[in-house]
Amino acid sequence: MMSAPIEHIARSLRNTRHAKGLSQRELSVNSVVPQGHISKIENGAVDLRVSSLVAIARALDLELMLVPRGSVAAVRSISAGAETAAAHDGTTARRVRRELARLQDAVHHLPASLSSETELTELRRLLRDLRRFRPASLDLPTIRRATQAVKALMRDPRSRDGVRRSSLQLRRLRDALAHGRTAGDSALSVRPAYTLDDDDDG
Amino acid sequence: MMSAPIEHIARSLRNTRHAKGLSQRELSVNSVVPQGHISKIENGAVDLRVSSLVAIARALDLELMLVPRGSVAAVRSISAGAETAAAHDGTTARRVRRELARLQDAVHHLPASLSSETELTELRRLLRDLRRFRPASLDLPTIRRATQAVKALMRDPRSRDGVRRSSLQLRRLRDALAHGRTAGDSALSVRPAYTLDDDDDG
DNA sequence: CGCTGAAATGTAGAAAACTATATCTTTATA
DNA sequence: TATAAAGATATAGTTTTCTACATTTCAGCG
Repeated sequence: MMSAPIEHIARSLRNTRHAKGLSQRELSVNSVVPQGHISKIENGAVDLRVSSLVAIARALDLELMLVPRGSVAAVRSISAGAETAAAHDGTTARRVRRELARLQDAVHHLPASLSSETELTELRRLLRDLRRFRPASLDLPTIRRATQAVKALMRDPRSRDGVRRSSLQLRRLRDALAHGRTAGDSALSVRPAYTLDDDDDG
Repeated sequence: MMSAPIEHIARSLRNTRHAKGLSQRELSVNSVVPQGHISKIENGAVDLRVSSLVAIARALDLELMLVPRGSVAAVRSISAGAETAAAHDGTTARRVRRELARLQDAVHHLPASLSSETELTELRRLLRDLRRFRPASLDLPTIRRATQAVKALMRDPRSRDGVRRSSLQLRRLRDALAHGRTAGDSALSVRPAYTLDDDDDG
């Protein structure tokens, strides 16, 4: 049985990873931490070292901070708002919108021979679904990868697995959003990695 | 040679400990981490485990948080402001003032036989020094402990080491403040435990 | 059902943290 | 100079992470 703080951290990491639509393997290559170990970490099965935590957090665009206890509430609200702020910040939204357009374009301009592929119908459906969400809440890199994958398919009709992988990511992104989580939503990661539910000396 | 993130964390811990006027041994008993190990940690000589970090942070009134990279700037400023706000918040200042008065009172009401003790002259001098700082910037628990120590001395003239210990803490507090650090000043701990494009000192 | 990818689990070994304990150095104060 | 406190270091032994790799379990989909 592992300590509460660590389990909380574990949850944060997993939630953030899901929100970004990454698999443990993908995260593994980005963070240079073996998949098996990530699994154990996310399950709170290990008391990981700080270097591991930092490596994974880094790959998830998170930073480890030590915050005075008196400020955690303020910090939490700020962070929660910050991502919404970033969302409101036009540039992110605009970029996402543009990338979405690019992706749709790429899909649309595929030769008929390819466009009947099941991968593409799936992708089209996802694209339509994703448009229902606020652009700023979508993860730009994920969409970019999808565009790249489709373009790659245009150049080489045999590179379908790239498209399939991207579709998977997009699907996860959609599902995460459908479950009420915002893409940047680190609400769970932003809340204190652990909470002291106990004593306070005088 | 240890990684930059860890060294940054190490610095944060040490700075906060100093700001609180604690020795490694005192922190050791509060955090249940051996003094020798704390020394290594603060020197960035070990890649400590999360449980150790949490234990020490806890003893220093810090919380470990995972913050989305986009929010760190905002979080940092908020935290920095939050503690200043806490300082401005009258209640803390008032409590400190009251506790200082209590301490002075206790010292003043000691029987002449005791009041000539060298420990007490030292304490009186410290008390005078500390009054030069803004009350809100003083660490309440440290002052409380001093008061307790003096009262204990009143009851049992033989308990002088308590007073001596408290004097030491007060002296450290004073020195820290004289060096421009605020007691609540976790500015150093508030800044990201590490920065990816690592910077210089703190 | 069979296939595929994601995640959980297992094994063995190397490396390192962590503990207890003790010593040593430095610094400051009497 | 001597004493005391703080911090840095050292040794030895225990425990654990962490890695590489393989295997297994589970879920979704054709």
